[in-house]
Amino acid sequence: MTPTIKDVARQAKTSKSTVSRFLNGIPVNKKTEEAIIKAIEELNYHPNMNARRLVMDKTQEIGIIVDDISNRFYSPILKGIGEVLDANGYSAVYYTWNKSKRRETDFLRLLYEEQVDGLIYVSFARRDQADVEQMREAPFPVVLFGDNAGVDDIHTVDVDNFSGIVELVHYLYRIGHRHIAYIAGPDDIGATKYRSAGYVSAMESLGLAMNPDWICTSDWSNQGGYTAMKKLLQSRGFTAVIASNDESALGAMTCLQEQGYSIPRDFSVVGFDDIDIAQWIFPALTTVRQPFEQMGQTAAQFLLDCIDKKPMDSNRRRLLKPELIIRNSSSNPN
Amino acid sequence: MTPTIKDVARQAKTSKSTVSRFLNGIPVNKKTEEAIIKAIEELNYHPNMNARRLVMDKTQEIGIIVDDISNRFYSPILKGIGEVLDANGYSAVYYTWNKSKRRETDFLRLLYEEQVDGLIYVSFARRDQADVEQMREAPFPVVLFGDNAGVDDIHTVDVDNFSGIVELVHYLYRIGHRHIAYIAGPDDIGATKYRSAGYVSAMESLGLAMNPDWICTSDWSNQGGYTAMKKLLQSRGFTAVIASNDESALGAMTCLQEQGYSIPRDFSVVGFDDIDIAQWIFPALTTVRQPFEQMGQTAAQFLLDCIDKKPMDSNRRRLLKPELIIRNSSSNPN
DNA sequence: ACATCTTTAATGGTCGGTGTCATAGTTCCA
DNA sequence: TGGAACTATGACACCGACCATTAAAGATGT
Repeated sequence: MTPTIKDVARQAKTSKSTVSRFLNGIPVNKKTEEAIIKAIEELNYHPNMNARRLVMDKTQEIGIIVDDISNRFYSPILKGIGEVLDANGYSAVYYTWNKSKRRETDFLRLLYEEQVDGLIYVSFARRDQADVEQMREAPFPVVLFGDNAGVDDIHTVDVDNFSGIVELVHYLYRIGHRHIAYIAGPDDIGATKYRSAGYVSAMESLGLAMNPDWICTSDWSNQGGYTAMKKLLQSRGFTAVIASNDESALGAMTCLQEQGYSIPRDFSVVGFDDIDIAQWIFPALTTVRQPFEQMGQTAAQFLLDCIDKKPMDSNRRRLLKPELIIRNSSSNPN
Repeated sequence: MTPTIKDVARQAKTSKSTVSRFLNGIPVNKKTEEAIIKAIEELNYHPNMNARRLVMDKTQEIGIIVDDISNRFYSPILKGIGEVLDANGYSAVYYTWNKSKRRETDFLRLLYEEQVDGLIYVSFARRDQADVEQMREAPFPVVLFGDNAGVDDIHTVDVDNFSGIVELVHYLYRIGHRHIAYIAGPDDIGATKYRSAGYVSAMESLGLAMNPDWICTSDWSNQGGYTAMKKLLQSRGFTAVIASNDESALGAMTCLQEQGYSIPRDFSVVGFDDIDIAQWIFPALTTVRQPFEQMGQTAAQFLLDCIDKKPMDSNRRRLLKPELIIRNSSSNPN
């Protein structure tokens, strides 16, 4: 039988209230303190969190729902979240998508039961407005990543997709490119909207022509980028390709290399995300870095602020600036 | 105030024991059942897990300690674990390493407090025997990955590193290579031991010479593989390089390509792990696939078996077979 | 109709903590 | 020295669920 606070009290010849007081940092008599410490040591006592949480109003626990943990972006995000939670004495319960058709709402139910103090929903996938509404109605604060699906009084953290692509276009323009193709992302993801808008806006503001044949859609997979590149190559005249994510960029590069083109001599290729192997492919990929770890930290801090009902800036959406990373897959056009 | 079982009972004009019985699947009167369902619906009632766990001996919760969540291997492992836990009605509490010098034992303490039913320790890093002993003494079963650090009555799940490398050597031999260099991993990791032993054993059994200049050590990073390759190139005569992990293989390939060599024409390069981008680099990497997701599933099932005290096979170590994946970075030598 | 058996409902104790409150013990100053 | 003020302490109710025990109601048999 695992020892309880009562056992400690008996062993230290005092009452459980005194032990409880000691455990919570309220000063007690020097001699009893020593006796308590000794008893805890001897019995290898550990307080029962479930009992504590039952009587306190806060659980010091937050829920995290991840829609697909094999997505490589999620690791640094979870790391960032973990750091902040840990530093603030919170722990996390995770729920991960599984193949079966469980829905967000199922997980929400579990989190209700868990009595968590808050929820971070980690997903960049298509977002259903009804699900987001559900989350807004939860009895605890919720922070989610990416788009807010039109629900405006929910807290979101996102990278500034728009300005990331704008930076890429400006950079390519600066080094001499005037004919820039674009591989867009899947329509149903929020980030696609912002990134494509960034492309259009930057091209227009620089007075560059946008040939419709130079714009293609990918599903953001390697294969998608490969296929899109193949289609782009049916028309000619462009000197650079912006892929709206790194995986597509990799696929596009593979396609070009298979056709015997050299990068960046024949085409400059740039991506978006800065996935970890971007610097280790050949040639190393010029891209825009998403500050994933920082995004995780921001989300966690955001949530903790909500839980503590800190006087918050009215802004419910926190956008983090991406960073242009120049490598060898881009250069002056000939 | 969140509703309790008592509120449901009052609303449904019955007693809390009846509601409890209904919640636990014990049949009750048809009419009261309907009243209870209606009351639960109306009040939006969710049972309080903390209260339930306090009185039951099992928490239906298992702890997961991850030493570095940014390691890309961990995603599929965690996914596999999650699937099995979820299918069995368990949830998970995660603790992740942070920069500060927290130790395993700190997390163990937290899990004691959490009253978890078991622990999965996800780490392939150097393992301290004392820490492993600590885990063995925990009041709940523990499963860990990789090496058992010499503690033989603890449960471990690992890939068969030895036979993975043996397969690579045999494959290279089969397609004609007789002079095979090897980039070993860091000494203090268990897998290195088995992989290097596999190389030596296979080379010997095939009667192939092992030139000491053809064996080099990397820290398993991209940079480490790059540096190791540079050193290997100081001597000549080999036609193939086995890197003991994919990241090293990538670094080695970058090094060769920078020096103007063509892969696989000049050198065949093969790796170990099958990280997700292995098929999207150019040329696509021949490697040995670790069944990470399956390893996660195995670990979780293993743990659940221990918790249920299922009549277990006496084997405390479960080894999963890796799979040879042949791609374009390897071919016949000229 | 009465006794027996079975199903359903109500009561109260319990888990391991927290927090309130009254009391006993100590200190302080008039 | 006596009363006020203050501390440290232990007794006890309580959080919200489960469950064993008891009580009541309904079904069955002779």
